[in-house]
Amino acid sequence: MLIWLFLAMNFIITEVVKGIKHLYNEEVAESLISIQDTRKEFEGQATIVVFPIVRFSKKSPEQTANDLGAYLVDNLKEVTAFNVVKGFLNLSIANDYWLDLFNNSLLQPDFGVIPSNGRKVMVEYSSPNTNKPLHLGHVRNNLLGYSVSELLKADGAEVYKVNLVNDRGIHICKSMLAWQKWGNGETPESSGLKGDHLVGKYYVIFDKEYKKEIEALKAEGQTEDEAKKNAPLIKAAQAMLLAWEAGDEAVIDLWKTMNGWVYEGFAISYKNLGVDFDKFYYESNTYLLGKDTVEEGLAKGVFFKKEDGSVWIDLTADGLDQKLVLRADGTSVYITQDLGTAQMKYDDFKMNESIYVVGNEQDYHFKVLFLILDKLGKSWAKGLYHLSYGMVDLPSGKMKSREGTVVDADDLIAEMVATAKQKTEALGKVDHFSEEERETLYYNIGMGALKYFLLKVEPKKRLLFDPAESIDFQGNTGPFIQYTHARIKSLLLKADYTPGVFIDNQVALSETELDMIILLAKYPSEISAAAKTFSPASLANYIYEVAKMFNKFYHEIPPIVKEEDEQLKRLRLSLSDVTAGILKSGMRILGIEVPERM
RNA sequence: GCAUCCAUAGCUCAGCUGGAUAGAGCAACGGUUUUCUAAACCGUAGGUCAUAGGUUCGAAUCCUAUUGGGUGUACCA
Repeated sequence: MLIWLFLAMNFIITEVVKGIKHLYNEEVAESLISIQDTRKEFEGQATIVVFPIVRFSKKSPEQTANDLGAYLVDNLKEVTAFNVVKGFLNLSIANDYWLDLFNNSLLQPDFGVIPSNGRKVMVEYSSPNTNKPLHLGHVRNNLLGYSVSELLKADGAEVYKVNLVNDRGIHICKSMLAWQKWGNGETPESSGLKGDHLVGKYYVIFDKEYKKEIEALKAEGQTEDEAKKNAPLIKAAQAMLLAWEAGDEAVIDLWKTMNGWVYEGFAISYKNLGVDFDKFYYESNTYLLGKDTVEEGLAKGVFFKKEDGSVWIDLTADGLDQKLVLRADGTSVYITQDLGTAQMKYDDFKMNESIYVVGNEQDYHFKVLFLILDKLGKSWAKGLYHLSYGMVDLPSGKMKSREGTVVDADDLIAEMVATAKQKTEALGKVDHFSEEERETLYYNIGMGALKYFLLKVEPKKRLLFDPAESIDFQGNTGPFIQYTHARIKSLLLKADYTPGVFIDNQVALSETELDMIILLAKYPSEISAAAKTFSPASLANYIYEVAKMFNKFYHEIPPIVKEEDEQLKRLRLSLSDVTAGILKSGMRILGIEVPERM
């Protein structure tokens, strides 16, 4: 049961409170009264649940509902009739009221625009490693991060999108080492491979060769653990990491070159995904941060030092464990860096809130991180939020890079666009389009399908990616919504519609038209609700409802362009226009473009 | 073991602070085009909301326990 969040219905609640005072001489809070949509099978548009009021009225639910219904009809001109079903008071709201709402709200140019509220929010997302190309899991992260950012902007916040690139560490050294040994000077140019794929190729080679060495050592009688530690390749990689940290020129040069290739590759993937960032942070610059924070924690007595010199925090009182924050040799661990980076990001932007878009396997890490910052007395720690999302599963099971069962982001994008092209051509509607318009359309449809497919699922839930289903363009899909938009645009063009003229409030609304106005009017509150829970999914589902409602409307009325009654024609065209506007701006929040025709 | 998340139709998912007979899409079956784009619409069929208790006028929703699954519990990042 959808609750009426938008202010338009508040006047009823206010009157109900007055009614209770008048009828029963009891003061009740407005928060006690809830209004919800009336179910389809009953008369009316707004329903008040009277059960909570019964203890004030001291009468049966039916009697209370009847009393209140009569009071509302007498005292509110907008309420024309009521009926009572069990404890539910269904109110019929005047036609005029809906038309006024339509004219004064939905038809206004600023409808759906939520004014700036001064909130400053940072959204950190993507955060790739530079040793391999992006895969499906990253795609979910990127799309989620981008659309949450857009959602918060739409809800009136100022948003900073940042990307913390993990560009250093043993994993990069693995790619570098393998390239040195087996690369023969191969480059993206010489191989024709996208830079990130080239580097990823050597990461895989490293892993393969490393495994061979482990097997060889085990054959010589070493245990698995010994073999893993003693393999020459891993020792070489560790040596390379030390050389990197010592600033060894040759190693740094190679590192810069190979990271450069990866960045060129990522730039293409990001462009194709339609995501962007206001600022990049690099771990090569931040990995030494956090030691100041450790000192601060020691001074404040939040951290303690063990005999070996390692620094810890005891979180057992909070139901967690003891956690290491600095090694005995004074080097950092993951959380040390994150403490420092969090401080740096705050110093840079002074934001009120900071959202980390990171997979749910790091739930514990962020719980600890936020708790530590809070214990350190950081005033901004309250504004930290881990937007945790579930893994993407394949029908065959988990994605495993080592077994080659990953879905590569670039391949996936290419496949979606190719499928869009094939399906669109099969329909034969675009033969007269220009080459450029066609290509753009295929891209928008393919990406629309992919983005919508991933975003319509609640972030925290695991998501099953079935390639066959994801390229389905029927039903609850991106292309369905895109198609609805294109259809409306075509209609408005044919009908020679000009916006900006209001509707005469004498027009009688059909049931579907009334339902449409009610549904469309919820758009701003849907944005706010989605922003509040950081969930593009709820917005995606709302947009789908809007598209579905339009298609129903479109089918059940005679052709609008031939409508003789000018007022009725204008009403229907305006409804169509407002629908198109919501589809367009709503989809934009999801990062999806809607075509003018398709 | 402990922590945490998840469990709704054959499949993929909605169901928001508890509200009336639990909704969509896909798949299946049937229908709709001399009328504004059939990537559409209408209909049929499909459910012990994992299980058992509890709170409540009212529970898919809140609480407890159990079962099944994921993830974490690294001096990796």
